[in-house]
Amino acid sequence: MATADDKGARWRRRKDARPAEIGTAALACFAERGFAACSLDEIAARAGVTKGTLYLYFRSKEELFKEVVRQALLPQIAAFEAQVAATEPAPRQLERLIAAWPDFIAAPNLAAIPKLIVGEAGNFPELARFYFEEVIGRARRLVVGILRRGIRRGEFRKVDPEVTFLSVVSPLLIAVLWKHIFERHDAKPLDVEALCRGHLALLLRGLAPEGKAT
Amino acid sequence: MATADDKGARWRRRKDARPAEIGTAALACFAERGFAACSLDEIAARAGVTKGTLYLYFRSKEELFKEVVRQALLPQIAAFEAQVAATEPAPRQLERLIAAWPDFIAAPNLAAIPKLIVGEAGNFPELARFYFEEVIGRARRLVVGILRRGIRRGEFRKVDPEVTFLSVVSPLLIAVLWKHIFERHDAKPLDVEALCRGHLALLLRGLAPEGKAT
Amino acid sequence: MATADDKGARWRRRKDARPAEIGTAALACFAERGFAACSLDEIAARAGVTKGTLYLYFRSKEELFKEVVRQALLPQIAAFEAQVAATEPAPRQLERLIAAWPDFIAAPNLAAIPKLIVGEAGNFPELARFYFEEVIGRARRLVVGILRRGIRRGEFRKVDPEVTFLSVVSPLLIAVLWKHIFERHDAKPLDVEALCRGHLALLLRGLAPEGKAT
Amino acid sequence: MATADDKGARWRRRKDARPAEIGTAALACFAERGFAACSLDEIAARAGVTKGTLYLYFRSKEELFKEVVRQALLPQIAAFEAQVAATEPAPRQLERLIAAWPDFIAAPNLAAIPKLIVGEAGNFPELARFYFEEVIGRARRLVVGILRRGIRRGEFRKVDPEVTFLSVVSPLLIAVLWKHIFERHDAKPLDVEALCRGHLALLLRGLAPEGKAT
DNA sequence: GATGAATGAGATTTCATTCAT
DNA sequence: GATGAATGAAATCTCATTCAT
Repeated sequence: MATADDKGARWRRRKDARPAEIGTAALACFAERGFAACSLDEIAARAGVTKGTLYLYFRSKEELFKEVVRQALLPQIAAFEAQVAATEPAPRQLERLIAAWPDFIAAPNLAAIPKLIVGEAGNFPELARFYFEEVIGRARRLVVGILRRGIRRGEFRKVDPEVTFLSVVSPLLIAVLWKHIFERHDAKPLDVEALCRGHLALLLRGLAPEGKAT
Repeated sequence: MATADDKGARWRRRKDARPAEIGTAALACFAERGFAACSLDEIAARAGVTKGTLYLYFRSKEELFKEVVRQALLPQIAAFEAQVAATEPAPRQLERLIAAWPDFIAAPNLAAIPKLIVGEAGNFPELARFYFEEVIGRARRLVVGILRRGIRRGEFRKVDPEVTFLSVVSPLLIAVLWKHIFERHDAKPLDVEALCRGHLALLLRGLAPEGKAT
Repeated sequence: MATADDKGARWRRRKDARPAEIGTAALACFAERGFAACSLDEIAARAGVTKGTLYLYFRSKEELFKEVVRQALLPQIAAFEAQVAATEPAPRQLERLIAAWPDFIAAPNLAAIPKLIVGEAGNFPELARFYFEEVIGRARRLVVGILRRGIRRGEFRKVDPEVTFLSVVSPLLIAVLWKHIFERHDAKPLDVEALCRGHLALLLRGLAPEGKAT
Repeated sequence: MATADDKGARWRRRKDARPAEIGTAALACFAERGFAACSLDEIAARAGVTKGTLYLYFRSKEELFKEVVRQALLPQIAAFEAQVAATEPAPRQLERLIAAWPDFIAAPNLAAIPKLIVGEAGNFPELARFYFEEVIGRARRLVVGILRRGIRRGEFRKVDPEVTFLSVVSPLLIAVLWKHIFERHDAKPLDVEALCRGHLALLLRGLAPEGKAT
């Protein structure tokens, strides 16, 4: 009886926090070692529960993985979209976008997600699709919109917005991957602020209309 | 009959061809599903041998993985460096570099390697180190060299070459990843040629010295 | 129906009994066929569990082997030492020691351990060391002590106790090995009681001081 | 052609020596690590041939094992029997027997065979039977014969010869095992000569007829 | 006579998943 | 709600054995 009561008390205290705790632990685990190399034992231990408990909240390891990635990314997407106000000049909008990047990179587990997606896309086509539509697609619409507006208003010269999109976001993505994969092997850490400033300067000059140097 | 034939076929000697056959099969497998998710049974079946045979040529799955990645990349690095002649103007050199990219992307298994590296770097730090030093490092020296020369000669404006390096290569890398991960989910295939042209144009404008529009 | 029943049976909780069940099964298996020739499948089947379950209780086959041997021997050593009371005459002590042997030989799995040790000592030097120190060493101290005391008191003639130790215990050990290895090939079973009596008589006469026939 | 000739020459030179070379290598291997732990690759390498060659001379690993053990022991048995001349007094015969032991123990691979037999008897009942009949049986007949003769002639007191046999040979066998298994763990090496002398003295006193101290 | 590439069965070990408690 | 003992399929790796050359 006493035992049962003890257990009951502990359960009640943690009941609502459990999914979040598990999610956090799982994201950290997945981020460090990838989907396959990370065992449920490990996640459970890190979350302070037992393996069986995971199945109270997630149907399978795959579901856990997808849920965790989704829930980590969804707020980011919104924040990313909110960053841009339609009335500003297009160059200013690009600047805002790129200026927000260092904060994203600094978020400990978030920045590991692109690495995860790249690594597991082959085995989780649905996750790749989700990421493509919910993250990349929305980012692309945003950037393409900015570029179109800029071109229409004469702030940018005429470029193919769909293609230019990749030029805009690539260094940002590569910076995330670099931080997580190669930085430890390099002589000095990547200066994300400098990279963003340099990238922005390059972009704005590159996009500037004919005869109008920045 | 069939059995007898099979037994006979079992003994066809392939000593010289085997390592390459296995390597090709393994690279394809690894590229599709990653290191962990790809079983030796699968690789062996694809190479037309049995599991045990793999161990005649490679000491372990890890060794196989490393060997395969290394041998696929080393020739590429040399080709990449040979692409650039020191006497040409720097903008022309950048152009050569970027123009060579579509061929690299078209090579079926090569283009999967960056994805592999990203996905498995966490579990194979040594492979990440190898890739960083032998591939990225050499690429960086090459590009940084071009940028420095261009700046010295007044062909480029003054930028930080180390930081600009990432701006130069990021879209190329992202293009590779895109091809292998997201293209299938997109409405239309990525036009690598257009991307390269657009990226080059952007770069050259962005790097052009003050008051010198391209 | 049968299937459903099986599934039900699968879940009988045996937490406390398991290690002992597995240990018993493993010792029997190892005793019969040696460490290498005895597969985990076999041990698991004999213990009524599946292979995976073994790893809930033992980290590896080697650990299982060592644990099982240790736990089978440690109580025996104590019993062996308790057999001898220091105040008795030395010949009487030898008699006690040898008289206790038939019981040890009759213990089904215990008596197989010396065979195991001999067979696997080459591949498990640490086990050999453990056996040497914890079993043989203690036995030697005991017997040497008895011999020294007997010599000091004039109950035995002057012999080298370290060398005589082997004369005392050898027939006992050989009897164990014989029982497990050769008895089945012999015309009649080994009469351990007679052996012990004969050995004791021989010993006591052989050790008797000059001019004092027994 | 040149290649064929080279090969031919080498074959001819070694043709007759092969089985012995393989046997020696195999015995050494088996003696060191036991039957199961010793791979054919290892034996082949040690014999300077390839694995396939082993099968030209032995039908299987088991056959190789049995052959090697048999051929190592057969000459020993004869030598052992030749040691004893029927006309000598029984105590003198025992002395001869025991005095021959140190040489046997010093023979590098021979002395490992009892350990092998003990270790593998469970998996090779036939080998155990062979050893029992061809080695132990003959040894027993010999020793029992000596004891009977000694008793009949009044040189020994009345003992059960079958039982006493074990008392006679046990320390010798234990000495062999000790040398190979435990000596390395002991503070000082086993003095086989002293052991044999002590054992003989003990035996002769123990067997001496009533009232006749040695 | 000798080789050694190839096999394939079998070994140990891991781990996602289940379910009685 | 939570546990954790148990499962069993699958993974990597080894190795005795075969046989075309």
